[in-house]
Order: sequence, then C-alpha cells, then structure tokens
Amino acid sequence: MSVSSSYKLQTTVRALRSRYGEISWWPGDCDEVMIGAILTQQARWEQVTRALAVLRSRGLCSIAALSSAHIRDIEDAVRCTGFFRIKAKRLQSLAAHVVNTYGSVAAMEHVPTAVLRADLLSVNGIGEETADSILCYGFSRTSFVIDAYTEKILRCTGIHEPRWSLKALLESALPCDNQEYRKTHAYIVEYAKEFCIKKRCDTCILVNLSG
DNA sequence: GACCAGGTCCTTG
DNA sequence: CAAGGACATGGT
Repeated sequence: MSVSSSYKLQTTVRALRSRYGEISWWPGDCDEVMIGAILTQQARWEQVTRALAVLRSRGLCSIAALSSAHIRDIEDAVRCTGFFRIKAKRLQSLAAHVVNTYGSVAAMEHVPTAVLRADLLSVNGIGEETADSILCYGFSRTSFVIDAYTEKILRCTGIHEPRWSLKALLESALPCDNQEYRKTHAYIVEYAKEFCIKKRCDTCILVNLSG
C-alpha cells in the first residue's frame, strides 16, 4: 500500500469522524450479531431487524436454538431478508459448527482473533465481511470490516487499492481499538446511506466533508 | 415494472 | 484467477 493512500485515508477518516462523532451501531449480544451478520448479506438492515424480532418471538434467536431447530422454521422466520433458503442453511451451518467445535458461543471468547477468523471463514456461507462483522461487533475484536461501501467510498477519495488490501490499510491507519473500528465502519455505511451511493457512483462527493 | 440492498458460493472461460 | 450467475424478498 502506498504512502499517499495512507495519507488520504487519514484525512477521510478524520472528516468522517468530525461529521458523525459518537455513534453506536449494531447493539445486541454475540449470538444476535452472528445471526444478523448472515441475515444482512445483500439485504437492508430494517428487514434484518424484523427477522431478528421474529426469531426472538419464536425462541430461535440463539446459536443453541438454531442448532436444533427445523430448517423450515428458520426459513419461515428469516423470509423477509431474501435468499431465505440459503440463509437458513447458513445459519444452521454456523450454529452446528459452533456447537460441535466449541460447545457454546461463550467458549469462543478466549480463541485468538486470527484463529477465530480462519475458523469462521471455514464455515459455508461466511465470507470475509461476515467473519469480520462477527469478530468486530460480536466478539469486540480489532478486525476491520470491509464492505462494498468501503471500497466505493474510498475509491471516491482517490484510494484505488484493491479490496483485499483495504483491510490492512484501514487497520494500519486506525488506533488498535475495537471502538474505533466499530465507529469507523459505521461512519462509512452511514455516509453511504446519507448520500445514496449507487453501484455506478463515480463522482467524489466525499471532498465536501473536508471543505 | 425496473432496480437494488451492509455477500457468498459455484461455474465458466 | 476474473467474470458471471444464482440465491429471493421487500422498498423506492
């Protein structure tokens, strides 16, 4: 990664921080974060909230419950998030993996971040973003979440690093602190929502932040 | 009706 | 290894 990318990133993060300040994001216990991380794949957060409420009301909003639930019941509960059959399958894969490998979510707390990350990635349906969301927002680790918005917005500020290197770039730019990681990723998504970033965004609107 | 949402996996060229 | 398609509901 280049020195100029680092510098641009520092400027961008400062601008976002001064715009949004303290924001809290993705509350809920670790089980809920893990479930939400899968449900939010290619879905709006409002729908995820609805699905989580349905799961809670049916006693299915925990890894333990999901691991022993009928797949049809899970499908029915998460229908509103789209891709409901594949997401139900992914939820059960994750739940089964946690129960079989660790016994419980609590038992995962002492696993080193790098090990836990690799382990999560081995579960079918959990990719980089989902794994990092779980690590950062569920287990309070310093693992930065890179999503489509991050790549898009940083490109708008002149940072043309490939997606795979953005994670390292962000992690070297930020203080090694979970709260900083949470907030910065949240800033990016809030900014994206606020300015309705579309797939074909090619104009740099972020410059307005520093001006 | 068209387009898209805080991705991931599998198949092709 | 990059590109393209599949997965699916609900909001604008």
